[in-house]
Amino acid sequence: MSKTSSTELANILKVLGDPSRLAIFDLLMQGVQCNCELGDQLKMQMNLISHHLKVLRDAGLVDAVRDETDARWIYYSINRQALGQLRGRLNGFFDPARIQSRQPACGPRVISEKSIVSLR
Amino acid sequence: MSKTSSTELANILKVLGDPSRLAIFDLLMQGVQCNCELGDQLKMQMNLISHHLKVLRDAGLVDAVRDETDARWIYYSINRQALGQLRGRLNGFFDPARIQSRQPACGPRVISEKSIVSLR
DNA sequence: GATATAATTCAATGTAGGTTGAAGTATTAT
DNA sequence: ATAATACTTCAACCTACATTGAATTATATC
Repeated sequence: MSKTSSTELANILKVLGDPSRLAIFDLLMQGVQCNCELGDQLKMQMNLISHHLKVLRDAGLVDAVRDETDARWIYYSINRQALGQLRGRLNGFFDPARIQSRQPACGPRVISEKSIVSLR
Repeated sequence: MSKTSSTELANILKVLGDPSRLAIFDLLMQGVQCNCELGDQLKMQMNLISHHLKVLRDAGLVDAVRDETDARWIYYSINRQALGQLRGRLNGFFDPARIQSRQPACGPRVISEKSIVSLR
Protein backbone atom coordinates (compact mmCIF):
# COMPACT_ATOMS: atom_id res chain seq x y z
CA MET A 1 0.00 0.00 0.00
CA SER A 2 1.27 3.47 -0.87
CA LYS A 3 2.38 5.74 1.91
CA THR A 4 -0.17 8.46 1.13
CA SER A 5 -2.98 5.91 1.09
CA SER A 6 -1.80 4.53 4.42
CA THR A 7 -1.69 8.05 5.85
CA GLU A 8 -5.22 8.75 4.65
CA LEU A 9 -6.49 5.63 6.37
CA ALA A 10 -4.60 6.58 9.53
CA ASN A 11 -6.37 9.94 9.56
CA ILE A 12 -9.77 8.27 9.40
CA LEU A 13 -8.78 5.84 12.12
CA LYS A 14 -7.65 8.78 14.24
CA VAL A 15 -11.08 10.37 13.86
CA LEU A 16 -12.70 7.14 15.04
CA GLY A 17 -9.99 6.37 17.57
CA ASP A 18 -11.48 8.56 20.27
CA PRO A 19 -13.81 6.88 22.77
CA SER A 20 -16.33 9.72 22.84
CA ARG A 21 -16.42 10.01 19.09
CA LEU A 22 -16.70 6.30 18.42
CA ALA A 23 -19.51 6.14 21.00
CA ILE A 24 -21.34 8.87 19.09
CA PHE A 25 -20.75 7.01 15.84
CA ASP A 26 -22.05 3.85 17.46
CA LEU A 27 -25.24 5.56 18.63
CA LEU A 28 -25.79 6.92 15.13
CA MET A 29 -25.48 3.36 13.83
CA GLN A 30 -28.28 2.54 16.25
CA GLY A 31 -30.40 5.29 14.79
CA VAL A 32 -30.06 8.00 17.40
CA GLN A 33 -30.25 11.26 15.54
CA CYS A 34 -30.36 14.52 17.44
CA ASN A 35 -27.62 16.27 19.35
CA CYS A 36 -29.59 16.46 22.59
CA GLU A 37 -30.31 12.74 22.79
CA LEU A 38 -26.68 11.93 22.06
CA GLY A 39 -25.75 14.19 24.94
CA ASP A 40 -28.25 12.51 27.23
CA GLN A 41 -27.04 9.02 26.43
CA LEU A 42 -23.35 9.83 26.75
CA LYS A 43 -23.67 12.35 29.59
CA MET A 44 -21.78 14.93 27.59
CA GLN A 45 -22.39 18.61 27.11
CA MET A 46 -24.11 19.65 23.94
CA ASN A 47 -21.26 21.78 22.67
CA LEU A 48 -18.85 18.88 23.05
CA ILE A 49 -21.20 16.61 21.11
CA SER A 50 -21.39 19.31 18.50
CA HIS A 51 -17.61 19.48 18.29
CA HIS A 52 -17.22 15.75 17.77
CA LEU A 53 -20.03 15.70 15.24
CA LYS A 54 -18.19 18.34 13.26
CA VAL A 55 -15.05 16.20 13.20
CA LEU A 56 -17.11 13.25 12.02
CA ARG A 57 -18.84 15.36 9.39
CA ASP A 58 -15.57 16.86 8.16
CA ALA A 59 -14.30 13.31 7.70
CA GLY A 60 -17.40 12.61 5.58
CA LEU A 61 -18.59 9.89 7.92
CA VAL A 62 -21.74 11.63 9.14
CA ASP A 63 -24.50 13.65 7.49
CA ALA A 64 -26.71 16.35 8.97
CA VAL A 65 -30.16 17.54 7.94
CA ARG A 66 -32.42 20.16 9.48
CA ASP A 67 -35.95 19.35 10.50
CA GLU A 68 -38.40 20.59 7.87
CA THR A 69 -41.03 21.83 10.29
CA ASP A 70 -38.70 23.24 12.94
CA ALA A 71 -35.28 24.19 11.61
CA ARG A 72 -33.80 24.45 15.07
CA TRP A 73 -33.48 20.69 15.16
CA ILE A 74 -30.73 18.92 13.27
CA TYR A 75 -30.76 15.19 12.67
CA TYR A 76 -27.50 13.35 12.24
CA SER A 77 -26.98 10.07 10.48
CA ILE A 78 -24.26 7.75 9.21
CA ASN A 79 -23.19 8.42 5.63
CA ARG A 80 -23.86 5.02 4.12
CA GLN A 81 -21.55 5.49 1.18
CA ALA A 82 -18.65 6.51 3.40
CA LEU A 83 -19.39 3.57 5.69
CA GLY A 84 -19.26 1.17 2.77
CA GLN A 85 -16.04 2.67 1.48
CA LEU A 86 -14.46 2.53 4.91
CA ARG A 87 -15.49 -1.05 5.36
CA GLY A 88 -13.91 -1.94 2.05
CA ARG A 89 -10.67 -0.20 2.85
CA LEU A 90 -10.45 -1.80 6.28
CA ASN A 91 -11.04 -5.23 4.80
CA GLY A 92 -8.39 -4.58 2.21
CA PHE A 93 -5.85 -3.30 4.66
CA PHE A 94 -6.36 -5.78 7.48
CA ASP A 95 -6.51 -8.78 5.19
CA PRO A 96 -4.49 -11.71 6.57
CA ALA A 97 -3.87 -12.83 2.99
CA ARG A 98 -1.79 -9.69 2.56
CA ILE A 99 0.84 -10.88 5.01
CA GLN A 100 3.85 -11.91 3.00
CA SER A 101 6.49 -14.30 4.25
CA ARG A 102 9.75 -12.63 3.49
CA GLN A 103 13.37 -13.07 4.44
CA PRO A 104 14.75 -10.23 6.53
CA ALA A 105 16.76 -7.86 4.39
CA CYS A 106 19.22 -7.45 7.22
CA GLY A 107 20.51 -9.62 10.04
CA PRO A 108 23.16 -12.36 10.23
CA ARG A 109 21.58 -14.69 7.68
CA VAL A 110 21.69 -12.12 4.94
CA ILE A 111 24.69 -12.07 2.62
CA SER A 112 25.10 -8.38 2.04
CA GLU A 113 26.03 -6.81 -1.27
CA LYS A 114 29.37 -5.89 0.18
CA SER A 115 30.25 -9.39 1.32
CA ILE A 116 29.23 -10.80 -2.07
CA VAL A 117 31.62 -8.42 -3.75
CA SER A 118 34.39 -9.23 -1.32
CA LEU A 119 33.96 -12.93 -1.95
CA ARG A 120 34.66 -12.60 -5.66
CA MET B 1 -22.80 -2.25 21.19
CA SER B 2 -21.84 -1.76 24.83
CA LYS B 3 -19.97 1.34 25.83
CA THR B 4 -16.97 -0.55 27.19
CA SER B 5 -16.70 -2.58 24.00
CA SER B 6 -16.89 0.58 21.95
CA THR B 7 -14.16 2.15 24.09
CA GLU B 8 -11.94 -0.89 23.65
CA LEU B 9 -12.28 -0.67 19.90
CA ALA B 10 -11.56 3.05 20.03
CA ASN B 11 -8.31 2.36 21.87
CA ILE B 12 -7.17 -0.05 19.18
CA LEU B 13 -8.13 2.42 16.47
CA LYS B 14 -6.16 5.09 18.31
CA VAL B 15 -3.08 2.86 18.23
CA LEU B 16 -3.49 2.44 14.47
CA GLY B 17 -4.65 6.01 13.91
CA ASP B 18 -1.15 7.43 13.73
CA PRO B 19 0.44 7.76 10.27
CA SER B 20 3.87 6.56 11.38
CA ARG B 21 2.48 3.62 13.27
CA LEU B 22 0.10 2.53 10.54
CA ALA B 23 2.96 2.79 8.06
CA ILE B 24 5.02 0.46 10.25
CA PHE B 25 2.08 -1.90 10.52
CA ASP B 26 1.69 -1.80 6.74
CA LEU B 27 5.35 -2.66 6.18
CA LEU B 28 5.01 -5.58 8.58
CA MET B 29 2.05 -6.78 6.52
CA GLN B 30 4.45 -6.72 3.57
CA GLY B 31 6.90 -8.88 5.45
CA VAL B 32 9.48 -6.33 6.54
CA GLN B 33 10.79 -7.54 9.85
CA CYS B 34 13.70 -5.77 11.48
CA ASN B 35 13.82 -2.40 13.16
CA CYS B 36 16.63 -1.07 10.98
CA GLU B 37 14.90 -1.76 7.70
CA LEU B 38 11.69 -0.18 8.96
CA GLY B 39 13.72 2.89 9.84
CA ASP B 40 15.34 2.95 6.41
CA GLN B 41 12.03 2.68 4.57
CA LEU B 42 10.26 5.30 6.66
CA LYS B 43 13.24 7.59 7.20
CA MET B 44 12.71 7.49 10.93
CA GLN B 45 15.17 7.13 13.78
CA MET B 46 15.56 3.70 15.28
CA ASN B 47 14.45 4.72 18.75
CA LEU B 48 11.25 6.17 17.33
CA ILE B 49 10.55 2.97 15.43
CA SER B 50 11.21 1.11 18.65
CA HIS B 51 8.74 3.29 20.50
CA HIS B 52 5.96 2.73 17.99
CA LEU B 53 6.68 -0.99 17.87
CA LYS B 54 6.24 -1.10 21.63
CA VAL B 55 2.84 0.55 21.36
CA LEU B 56 1.85 -1.96 18.68
CA ARG B 57 3.15 -4.84 20.79
CA ASP B 58 1.38 -3.63 23.92
CA ALA B 59 -1.83 -3.59 21.91
CA GLY B 60 -1.14 -7.21 20.97
CA LEU B 61 -1.01 -6.43 17.28
CA VAL B 62 2.65 -7.23 16.70
CA ASP B 63 5.00 -10.00 17.84
CA ALA B 64 8.75 -9.91 18.32
CA VAL B 65 11.31 -12.74 18.23
CA ARG B 66 15.07 -12.65 18.60
CA ASP B 67 17.35 -14.11 15.97
CA GLU B 68 18.60 -17.53 17.07
CA THR B 69 22.13 -17.15 15.80
CA ASP B 70 22.62 -13.50 16.70
CA ALA B 71 20.38 -12.33 19.53
CA ARG B 72 21.03 -8.68 18.81
CA TRP B 73 18.57 -8.82 15.97
CA ILE B 74 14.85 -8.77 16.63
CA TYR B 75 12.31 -9.67 13.99
CA TYR B 76 8.84 -8.18 14.17
CA SER B 77 5.71 -9.60 12.62
CA ILE B 78 1.96 -9.16 12.57
CA ASN B 79 0.11 -11.23 15.17
CA ARG B 80 -2.19 -13.18 12.90
CA GLN B 81 -4.70 -14.01 15.60
CA ALA B 82 -5.01 -10.36 16.64
CA LEU B 83 -5.34 -9.36 13.00
CA GLY B 84 -8.18 -11.82 12.50
CA GLN B 85 -9.93 -10.69 15.65
CA LEU B 86 -9.57 -7.05 14.67
CA ARG B 87 -10.91 -7.72 11.20
CA GLY B 88 -13.92 -9.43 12.72
CA ARG B 89 -14.63 -6.61 15.11
CA LEU B 90 -14.28 -3.99 12.41
CA ASN B 91 -16.64 -5.88 10.13
CA GLY B 92 -19.11 -6.20 12.97
CA PHE B 93 -18.93 -2.58 13.94
CA PHE B 94 -18.91 -0.96 10.52
CA ASP B 95 -21.64 -3.17 9.14
CA PRO B 96 -24.19 -1.17 7.11
CA ALA B 97 -26.83 -3.70 8.14
CA ARG B 98 -26.46 -2.42 11.69
CA ILE B 99 -27.85 0.98 10.79
CA GLN B 100 -31.34 1.17 12.21
CA SER B 101 -34.00 3.50 10.94
CA ARG B 102 -35.46 5.11 14.01
CA GLN B 103 -37.69 8.02 14.81
CA PRO B 104 -35.93 10.83 16.67
CA ALA B 105 -36.70 10.67 20.38
CA CYS B 106 -36.84 14.45 20.47
CA GLY B 107 -37.80 17.19 18.06
CA PRO B 108 -41.16 18.69 17.03
CA ARG B 109 -42.68 15.47 15.69
CA VAL B 110 -42.33 13.73 19.02
CA ILE B 111 -45.25 13.80 21.42
CA SER B 112 -43.49 14.06 24.74
CA GLU B 113 -44.62 12.38 27.94
CA LYS B 114 -45.44 15.77 29.39
CA SER B 115 -47.72 16.85 26.55
CA ILE B 116 -49.51 13.53 26.65
CA VAL B 117 -50.23 14.04 30.31
CA SER B 118 -51.39 17.62 29.81
CA LEU B 119 -53.81 16.50 27.10
CA ARG B 120 -55.69 14.20 29.44
C1' DG C 1 -40.29 43.07 20.07
C1' DA C 2 -38.90 39.92 23.83
C1' DT C 3 -38.00 35.40 25.32
C1' DA C 4 -36.98 30.51 24.75
C1' DT C 5 -34.88 26.71 22.39
C1' DA C 6 -31.36 23.99 19.69
C1' DA C 7 -27.13 24.11 18.27
C1' DT C 8 -22.67 26.22 16.96
C1' DT C 9 -18.57 28.97 17.63
C1' DC C 10 -15.01 31.06 20.33
C1' DA C 11 -11.35 31.47 23.76
C1' DA C 12 -8.89 29.34 27.33
C1' DT C 13 -7.09 25.29 29.68
C1' DG C 14 -4.94 21.04 30.48
C1' DT C 15 -2.90 17.00 29.06
C1' DA C 16 -1.87 12.95 26.29
C1' DG C 17 1.41 11.51 23.35
C1' DG C 18 4.64 12.02 19.11
C1' DT C 19 9.28 13.42 18.44
C1' DT C 20 14.11 14.17 19.62
C1' DG C 21 18.76 13.44 21.63
C1' DA C 22 21.38 11.08 24.95
C1' DA C 23 22.23 7.37 27.89
C1' DG C 24 21.67 2.49 28.88
C1' DT C 25 21.33 -2.69 27.95
C1' DA C 26 22.38 -6.88 25.71
C1' DT C 27 24.95 -9.36 22.55
C1' DT C 28 28.68 -10.24 19.35
C1' DA C 29 33.23 -9.39 17.22
C1' DT C 30 38.14 -8.33 17.58
C1' DA D 1 39.24 -6.49 27.82
C1' DT D 2 37.67 -3.24 24.27
C1' DA D 3 34.91 -1.90 20.66
C1' DA D 4 31.03 -2.34 17.68
C1' DT D 5 26.26 -3.52 16.75
C1' DA D 6 21.15 -3.65 17.43
C1' DC D 7 17.92 -2.07 20.06
C1' DT D 8 15.63 -0.02 24.17
C1' DT D 9 14.83 3.32 27.76
C1' DC D 10 14.93 7.83 29.71
C1' DA D 11 14.14 12.77 30.06
C1' DA D 12 12.79 16.80 27.92
C1' DC D 13 10.19 19.28 24.59
C1' DC D 14 6.40 20.55 21.98
C1' DT D 15 2.28 20.33 19.55
C1' DA D 16 -2.30 18.56 18.68
C1' DC D 17 -6.55 18.23 20.59
C1' DA D 18 -10.29 16.87 24.04
C1' DT D 19 -12.65 19.41 27.35
C1' DT D 20 -14.89 23.43 29.55
C1' DG D 21 -17.55 27.75 30.02
C1' DA D 22 -19.20 31.74 27.82
C1' DA D 23 -20.78 34.10 23.89
C1' DT D 24 -23.15 33.81 19.39
C1' DT D 25 -26.31 32.35 15.69
C1' DA D 26 -30.61 30.83 13.96
C1' DT D 27 -35.17 29.69 14.47
C1' DA D 28 -39.55 29.50 16.82
C1' DT D 29 -42.95 30.97 20.28
C1' DC D 30 -45.44 34.27 23.09
